[in-house]
Amino acid sequence: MAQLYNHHEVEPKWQKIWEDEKAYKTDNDYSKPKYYALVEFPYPSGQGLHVGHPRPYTALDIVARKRRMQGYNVLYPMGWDAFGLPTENYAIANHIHPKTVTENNVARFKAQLQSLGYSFDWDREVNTTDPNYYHWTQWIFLKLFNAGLAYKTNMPINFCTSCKVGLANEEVVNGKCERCGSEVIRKQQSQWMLKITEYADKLIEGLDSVDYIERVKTQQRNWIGRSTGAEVDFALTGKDDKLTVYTTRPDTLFGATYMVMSPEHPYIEKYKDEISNYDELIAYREQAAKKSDFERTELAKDKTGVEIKGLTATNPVNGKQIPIWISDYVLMSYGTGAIMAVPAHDERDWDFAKKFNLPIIEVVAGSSVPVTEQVYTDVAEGKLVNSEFLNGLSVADAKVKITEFLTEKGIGHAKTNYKLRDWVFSRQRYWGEPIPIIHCDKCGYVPLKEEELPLMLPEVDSYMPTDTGESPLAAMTDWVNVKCPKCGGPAKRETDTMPQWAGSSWYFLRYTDPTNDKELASKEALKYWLPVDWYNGGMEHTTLHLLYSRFWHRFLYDEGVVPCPEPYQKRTSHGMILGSNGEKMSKSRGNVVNPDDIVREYGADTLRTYEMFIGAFDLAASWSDEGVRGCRRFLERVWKLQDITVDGDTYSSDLETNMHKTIKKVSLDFESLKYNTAIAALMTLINDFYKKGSVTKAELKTFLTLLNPVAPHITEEIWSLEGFDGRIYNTAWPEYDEAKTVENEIEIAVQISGKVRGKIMIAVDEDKDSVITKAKENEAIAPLLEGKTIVKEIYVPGKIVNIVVK
RNA sequence: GCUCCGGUGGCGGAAUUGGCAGACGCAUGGGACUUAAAAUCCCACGGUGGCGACACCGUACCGGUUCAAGUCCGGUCCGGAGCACCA
Repeated sequence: MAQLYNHHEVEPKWQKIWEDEKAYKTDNDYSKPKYYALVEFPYPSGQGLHVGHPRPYTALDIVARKRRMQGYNVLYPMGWDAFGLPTENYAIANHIHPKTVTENNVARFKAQLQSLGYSFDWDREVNTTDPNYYHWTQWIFLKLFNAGLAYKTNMPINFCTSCKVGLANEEVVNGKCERCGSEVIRKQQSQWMLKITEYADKLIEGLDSVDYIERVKTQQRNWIGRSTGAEVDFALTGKDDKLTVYTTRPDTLFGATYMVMSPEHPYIEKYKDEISNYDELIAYREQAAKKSDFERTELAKDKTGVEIKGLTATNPVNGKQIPIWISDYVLMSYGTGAIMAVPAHDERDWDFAKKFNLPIIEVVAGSSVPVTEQVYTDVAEGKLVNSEFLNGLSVADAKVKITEFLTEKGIGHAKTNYKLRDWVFSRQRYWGEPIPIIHCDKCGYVPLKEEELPLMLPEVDSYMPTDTGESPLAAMTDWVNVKCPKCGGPAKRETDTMPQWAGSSWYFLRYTDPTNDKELASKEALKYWLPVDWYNGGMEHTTLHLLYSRFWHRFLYDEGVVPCPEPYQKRTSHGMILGSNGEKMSKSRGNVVNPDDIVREYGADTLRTYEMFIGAFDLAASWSDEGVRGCRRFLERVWKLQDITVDGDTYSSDLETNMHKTIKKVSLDFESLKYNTAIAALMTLINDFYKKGSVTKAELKTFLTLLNPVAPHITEEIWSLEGFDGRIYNTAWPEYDEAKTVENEIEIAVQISGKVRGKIMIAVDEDKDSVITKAKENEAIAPLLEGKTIVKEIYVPGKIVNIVVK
């Protein structure tokens, strides 16, 4: 009898051996085929590792381990995305340097990850807060700046009137400051921006060449939001000026019955003197300023707005004079900050027109309900009406014709627009990468020289932003006041820091050559390792992080720094792990599970197995303590296979098909995010071993090898106790014979008119006539066919027989 | 609100291109072992009716396509993720 399975001994023992043997150290042998598996590096929060972290890490650990067994040179690295707001806030509250906070958190995270037995190459660990790392983050920023892709502009930020601090959106709760409850306003602040919009088309087109799960591609495309339409000029009545609008429906131009400008539109100031209700407009603008864009565009039911008295516009195609309104659902940041409203054929315009009693004119016919009662937005069926030379055309044809007309007359032109906005790149915070720019009154923004990098984050007395909302670095006058590198005159350093997204936009490059102090990584290393073969991360990073890092990568490709245009060949996403009550885990809900407790009580292998078995990898799953115990029970059954192991270097004949089938299923499932069914197949196989009462050494070897990527410690221990050669971690992945994965004889169902009425045994390759005859002769079927007329006989090979009767 | 995703037993979930709904695990009930319990092993386990072979119903809801629908199409309801300064 084997001893009891004791994970307290087995797991630390093998973790030590793997470390001593450098089992997972990535080879620098560039002649071998490579495989780069990547998981999103964590933010080392003060709470320690969450049970959500091991889900993706285990999944790609499985892939990495399997690839090593298949002979690949595997890069599976880990690091820390350590700049960020929570650390800074903790530092402020507890008067500890954020660097110290980070060090402590990283140490804890690392110990926790190591206790889970991941095959990370810890020699390649990176940390975004390490000056040797952010040296290159700053270097990339300088490249962007020199390429004209970084610029400064005024952007609104959330500002707490009481704390005098710029706030992250997350710190604004119902329009109030999360810390003090005071009112939050939108304050204009000069900000560094990155021109990601210049890369919009490249970022859309790049998606065609990569293998991302479809919904990630869809989300990226929709986020970029490319739309084609037209810009149209409306003359301001009696003025020399024009109001330009962007519309995706130029075909409906004859139906424009009013216009709406964003409350921030510059014309309000420009024509201040002619607007009789200026004060009212300003009051409305102040109200709107309190809302985020998100709040402004939500709640379609509750439209607000004010008519501008004293200013009207002229519709360029029919000369009609129409009123101009302001409303917060029109954003200055999208299009031209003004729209033409066609209430008959646009939902928001319709709601607005109904509320303020504005005319609704039908220009696309096809609705069964009058447009005064229901908006009609169909573009496939409708035909143009009330539109002079457009009448009778389809929407698509009308779009082309009106755009030509506008272009000819010089009052408009085709225009592509994007929902994507430029990336706000400054933070008025301490704990981030300093922006390597100097402001000189004479020379403007002057970049630091490359040799001066890294620009170190200086020590400060307080991490609090200043009263004016500037970064705490602004108070460091010694650091701030410098000589202009160009003219030698007095100048000031930029005191804003970069957002956390900066460091995480290129970390996967650094892993290929993490200690290089001459370049962000050597050309050879990048050429060999890139692109990342498989990148897994949370669905919550699908739009921002993924898009930002693709943008930087594409830029670096254009600059000749990296060898390929797209950074990630394959992208998958995992679902969240929820508490046992199906809600998000949080302290306040009291449903938090600490992975340390699970490792202590059941072992790392149990935790790994459970998290892979918990459900469909891409969907959210609820934690279950009973489920964990079930997985522990499975591993104990694996352990006890030692008691029924018999000699034999081949698969026994009655299990042969089963073995080949399972190798195939597990091999394929590990590649396609179906870890739960792979484990289910292994459970089924072990049940067969026990049913039979014995397992040959050959069968055991295969079984252990298939399970090893999921549960590396216990399989390594049994491997060694059974005296098998070498280590399981560098044994070869089992092969299967396709011909041996199918039974010769199979059972199929026989239906009569679509209902299962019996089963028959057939040979896999039996022909249709023979199968149908067998079905009709079946004792359960034959009586049911008596006196009936057979209308149709269907045989789907290897699947089903259906006899349709009357 | 906008974009995307999901809804299957008591529970987590399974079901290549439409082809036997409920694999595997959990919970529960019964049995074996035990002085007893735990652990382990065996059996049952969607609902309704029937002693029973069996019959009917059943994949959120309504309708459609098909010999055949969890899967495809149209509509409705409910839940989740993201929404640009959380990471």
